[in-house]
Parts: sequence; structure tokens; C-alpha cells
Amino acid sequence: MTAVSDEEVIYKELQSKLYYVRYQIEGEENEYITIATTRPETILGDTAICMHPDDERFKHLRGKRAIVPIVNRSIPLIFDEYVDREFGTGALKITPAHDINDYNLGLKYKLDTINIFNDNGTLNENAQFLVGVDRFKAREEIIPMLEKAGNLVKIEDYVNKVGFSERTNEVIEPKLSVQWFCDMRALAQPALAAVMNDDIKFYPEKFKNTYSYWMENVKDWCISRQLWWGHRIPAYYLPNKEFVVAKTKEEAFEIAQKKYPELNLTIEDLQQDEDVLDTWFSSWLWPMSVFDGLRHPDNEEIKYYYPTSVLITAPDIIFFWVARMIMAGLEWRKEVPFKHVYFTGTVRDKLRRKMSKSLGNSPDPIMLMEKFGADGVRMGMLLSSPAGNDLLFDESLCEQGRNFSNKIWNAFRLIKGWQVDDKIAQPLHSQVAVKWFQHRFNEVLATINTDFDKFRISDALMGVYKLVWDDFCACFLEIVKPAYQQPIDGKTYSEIIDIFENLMLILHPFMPFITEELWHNLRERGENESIMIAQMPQPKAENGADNLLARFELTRKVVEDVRRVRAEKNIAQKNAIELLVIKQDNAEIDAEMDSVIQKLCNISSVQYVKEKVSGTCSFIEQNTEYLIPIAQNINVEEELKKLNADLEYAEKFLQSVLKKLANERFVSNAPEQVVAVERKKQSDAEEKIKMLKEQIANLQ
RNA sequence: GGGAGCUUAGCUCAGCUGGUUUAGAGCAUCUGCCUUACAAGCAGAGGGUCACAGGUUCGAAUCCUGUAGCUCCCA
Repeated sequence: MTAVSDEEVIYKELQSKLYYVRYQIEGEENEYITIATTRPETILGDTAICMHPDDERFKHLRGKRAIVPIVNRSIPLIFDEYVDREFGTGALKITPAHDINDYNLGLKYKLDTINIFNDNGTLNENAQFLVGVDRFKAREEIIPMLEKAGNLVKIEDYVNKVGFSERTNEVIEPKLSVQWFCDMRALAQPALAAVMNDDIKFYPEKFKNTYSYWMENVKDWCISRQLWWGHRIPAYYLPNKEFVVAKTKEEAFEIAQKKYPELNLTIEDLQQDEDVLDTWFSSWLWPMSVFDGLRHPDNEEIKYYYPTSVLITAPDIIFFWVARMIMAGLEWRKEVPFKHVYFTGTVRDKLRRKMSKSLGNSPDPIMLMEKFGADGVRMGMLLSSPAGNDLLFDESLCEQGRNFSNKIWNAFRLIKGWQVDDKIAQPLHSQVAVKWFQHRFNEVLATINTDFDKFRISDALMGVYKLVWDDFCACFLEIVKPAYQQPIDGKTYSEIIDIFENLMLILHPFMPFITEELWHNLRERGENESIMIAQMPQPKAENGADNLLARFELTRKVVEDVRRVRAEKNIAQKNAIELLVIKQDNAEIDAEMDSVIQKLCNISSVQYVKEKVSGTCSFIEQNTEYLIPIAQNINVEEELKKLNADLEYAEKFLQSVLKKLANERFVSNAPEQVVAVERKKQSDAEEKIKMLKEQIANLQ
């Protein structure tokens, strides 16, 4: 016998029989009332018969009683709208001890409750007959008894739904039992408020809905569990059917003695409840009990650690655990147990199925680590787990992590392989690159910190990933890299080491092993030093950072354009080319960025010209035209095709902007700033169209 | 049955209180490269009527209503 949740019952359709049984009306020789039942053995526990109050067929029976067959017990006839008049005979037998609906009617009409079952499913003495016979056997054996007594009217075939246990697949037999409940209403209210007013913040926020729904409809908590392990419920029953709740049996005995002196109790008279407490009933104390904060509420540890900053858990235990910890904390410490709750997703396979042993779809972590490295596996998982979303596991994620580890390792090898020469002056491009990267680092670090504040872990990792791969490896190192077998200047080198060290620091939470290893290899470290306890870099606001970053952005676009021309014209990187820039007299020249472009694109010289030069390929960036002289003949047709495509795009764009600006209501209603942006778009597009048209004219 | 959430590129997801070009990222795809850190790589490119149908608005992926599909939770 055990308590099960309604959710643990599976209903299945079963071919069974419907038995029609007649009960004699008390005091009437030849008058009967017939009921229909699928469980005739429960007749022995009947304590009423119920009919619909509007049912004409039974009107004359009001106020009368019936006799239960076999046991000859007199029971009342009651009338309630619960009864379905169409079912069976319209009269329903009531067994409050063994049916939930009957139980509720029993409460409503104050009916007797006769429990006829033992815990092992056999009939007990209360049944009076068939005592010790199994419930299913009893169902068969009671039929001839009813027949003999003249109470069986007929038997029909019938399909009904029967509840089975989800765990054991046994037919559920409802039985009244004593269970202890915890009254939740008073506890729930402050706990609900704490989350709704953001004293405790949920990440992601959507789980507040789930939480509030549960808390607003909170039911009493059944804390009895029919198990042999756990804390036994501290309730002690007395011979007079009363009970006492106390910490120990001795205390309970004292209380009982005072309360019932007339019983002359001995301690042996007290019977402790055999059930144990629901495991969550101890878990909800966890934030306090781990620091012994219930028994010693003023100890140093609990004072330091309570409340804690973040609880990380899964959303499916919001009710079982999170909500209850909050309630317990507010109840016994008058303070919430944590400030933030971060809900993780569930790891699933690519088909969105939960990992399970029977499906065999969970990967072997040891094997994964051997294949991709612990950092690689970790990085792969973190990269794809935004808060509260399920994580669809795929090995390719770990592969990405491994590739990243490899990239970092190679970058380190490159740097460590350089000869350093302190006598060489720092080249301009390196000077610019270092300055730029420091600004860029600060910029990314600031967004990463914001991501952490918002618990956007995978976004933070992606930020570091791109900073290391795209900015540091693909761009920065390519600029500062000395020519083949040439030494690097000392200033740049030491600045690179600083930068690399900072990168390891911000990457360390995601990839602890490789960062620790490289951190130790970057410089001489003391015996007790570790990246784990090193200080995280903090973003610094520096003057001119925005300006430099913007100029560098443009530079990168120009570099891309040059590379595109190289790719299209099949000009290998090792062959140096020239770059011409059309500039008017008053336009400023950015020598710093030119040095970067020269280095990245292998440009022999950047020259400024007033107008278009023939025998060149061209591109436009920020309304400046760039030209690349090429040796081979220009494929006029191809160039025109491209230019016309660009022109078409620009014109369409201009049209969409003009359409917007032509709308009087837009101009008058939209904020000034928005209109100004549109005007800027217009002039930029017009300028670009002009240039493209000139280029086309020049080619024709 | 009740409740909540989701639907944006082939896949996994960003896109905060409507207005930064004609919607972004990573992976995958395609093309060209064994370039002297890295082919586990480099350079470049393509790819989306933002589930559907209405509505509000000068303006909608974003707000509202409905429809469809999916997912999770129910002590």
C-alpha cells in the first residue's frame, strides 16, 4: 500500500462486467432499488445509495433507507446532483472508503466510512464476509452469494476505464489512509511576492509565470511517504485515537500525559507514524541546513552565506524545490535564500529526445573528452546553452570547441616562436594594431560583463570566441607578425604578451585547462600562482577609443575589398600591388590606417590621386573610391555587370528612403532624429549613385 | 482537461521598451588556396515574404486578435 499522485495513474480501457444488484427498501416487503456496479465486492463497504434529486423514478423514496445485501446493514438514501441519471439504473451505491467521488459525497452527507480492504488487497474483518480473500477473487465469489440471496438482477458486458499504477502496472484500489499535510497558503503568499517584485530574479524571466500560477493555486502539501528510509514523521498516536506531535518520543509522552492524565499512559502506548517525510520536506531547508542555520541561526557561516547570490537549477523543479526553499527561507529566516535563480536547459539529443539509458542516446563523456579535450567539450556545451533553453547535443559542438583550443594553442606557438630584438623600433602598423586591440578588448570585455550580469553565458562565450579568433588571430596577429624569419621588436612583443594574458583570463571560466597551461607558459610564475585566483581584467574607458575603433572598422572593410579584388583577379597574396585612393585637396589622410592596410594586403604603396586612373579595378567605401592597378586587361563586361548590380541596389534603396520621406505624416510624426537618419541615408545613397554612374561612364 | 511558452537562414539561436541602411551571429554549404602558427586552417561568396490571416500605427520580426503546428509543466 502506498500513496500515489493522480499523475501516476494511467487509465486503460478494460472489458469488464456491469452487475445490477437490488437493495431492499427498509420496512417494505417487496420494494427494491437497483444499482449498477463494476466492483460488486465493495458492496460490503456501502454506506449509502445516491440518486439525482430531480429523478421522478425515485421521488417516493425520499427519507427512506435501504438494506445492504449479504451484510444486512441499513443505509440512508441520499439525493445529489452528482449522479448521472442516464448511467445504469440512475441509482448509485456509495463506498466512501474506496472511491474518491464517493468519499467527497461521504464528507458532504456525513456518511459512515467502512474500510473493507487490508493493505495487501485482501478483504478485512469490516467486510464481515470473504475475509482474507483477494479483491479480484472476492469479486467472483460474491456473485453466487448475491444470486443466492436473490439480489442479483442481471450482468451486462461493459467497457470501462480502470486506473493502473504507472510504476507497477497494478490496478489501483482507492483506500482511505492517514496522510500528513503541510498547510501552504500562509507560506505561499510572501514567497509569491518575493519573486513577483524581483527580490528574487528569475532567468529567464518567463518562469515567473509558471511560478505565479503555481503559487496562486497552491494546494496543501502531502508530506507522508510510505517508505522505509527518510525522516520518520514525528506524530505519535495514543490509544484513544488522538495524536501528539513532538521532536522526540519522550517529549511526545510528556505532552500526552499532561493532555490526557486520565489515560494513565506509559511511553509504550505511543505509536509513532510509520511513514517518513517527503524528501523535499528536508530539501526545502537546504539553504539553511547546509550551514546548520536552523539549529544555530547566528553562526558565522550562515550569516556569511545566507542569502547566497545565485541558485542554478532546472525549471522542472520550480515547485518542488525552488518555491519551497523560498517559502522555508522566508518562514524561518525572514529572508529570501538567494537573489537570482538561473534555470538551465535539459540536454537532449539532436532529435530533441531526453538523454536516457533505454534509448542509449547519451554520449560517453570520457570518450568525448578523449576525442575533443575537456575544454573542447565544455566549450561546445556552453556555446549552445542559452538560459532556459534545451541544449541539443551534437558532437559537432565539441568539435568546434576542439578547433578553438587548437587555434589558441597555435597562436601561442606563433608568438613564442619569434625572435625578439629590443633594438628594432616599433613599426607604425604594430603601434596602431596594439592600440586598436586594447580598445577592442575593452569594448568586448564590457559587453561580456553585461552578458554575465544578464546570465547570458553563451553570448559571453561567443563574444570571447570572436574576439580571440576574428580580432586577435585573424586580424591583430597578422598585422604585428614580423616577416618570415625576421625578429619582432621588443615593445610590440611585450604588449602582445600582455594582451594574450588578458585573453586567457577572460577565457578561463569557459576553458580552464588550456588557459591555465598557457598562462603559466607566458611568463615566469611563482609556485603558488594560478590563473584561477588571478584578477579578472576590468574594462577601461579611454579617450579616442570610439574614433580609433571606427577608423579601424573602415580599414577592415577596405582590406576585405582588396582581398576580394585579389580573389577575383587571381592575384596571389605574395605579389605586392598598389592601392590608389581618390581624395580631394581638403580630405585628410590617415597614415596610421594606411600602414595597416599595407601590411594586411601586401600593398607596396598607398597613393592619393585626384581622379580615376585607367587600367584599374575600383571599389567604394564610405564614399571614397579606391583603385587597384592591374596588369591584365580589365574585363569591361564583367565590371559593368557588377557596377550595374551595385547601382540597382543603391537606387532601389534610395527609392525606399525617398518614399518614406515623401510621406508627410512620417515627416511630421516621427521623431526628428529618425527623420534626420533617413535624410542622411538619402544623401549617402545619392552620393554613391553618382560615383557608380561615373565609374560606369568611364568604362564605356 | 488546465496552464505556460515557442514558431526568424539548412541547423542552433540573438534581435531589450515599435524607427542604424533592404533583418544578425555561430555552425553547416559553395568557390579558390598545402601562404613559412594553425587544412582542426586561410581568403571570399551565397542563403530568410521573420508560421499563417487580419488589425493598430506615418512606420511592425517587434504591439493586439484569431488560426495552425510544436514543446514543457500540473504538487
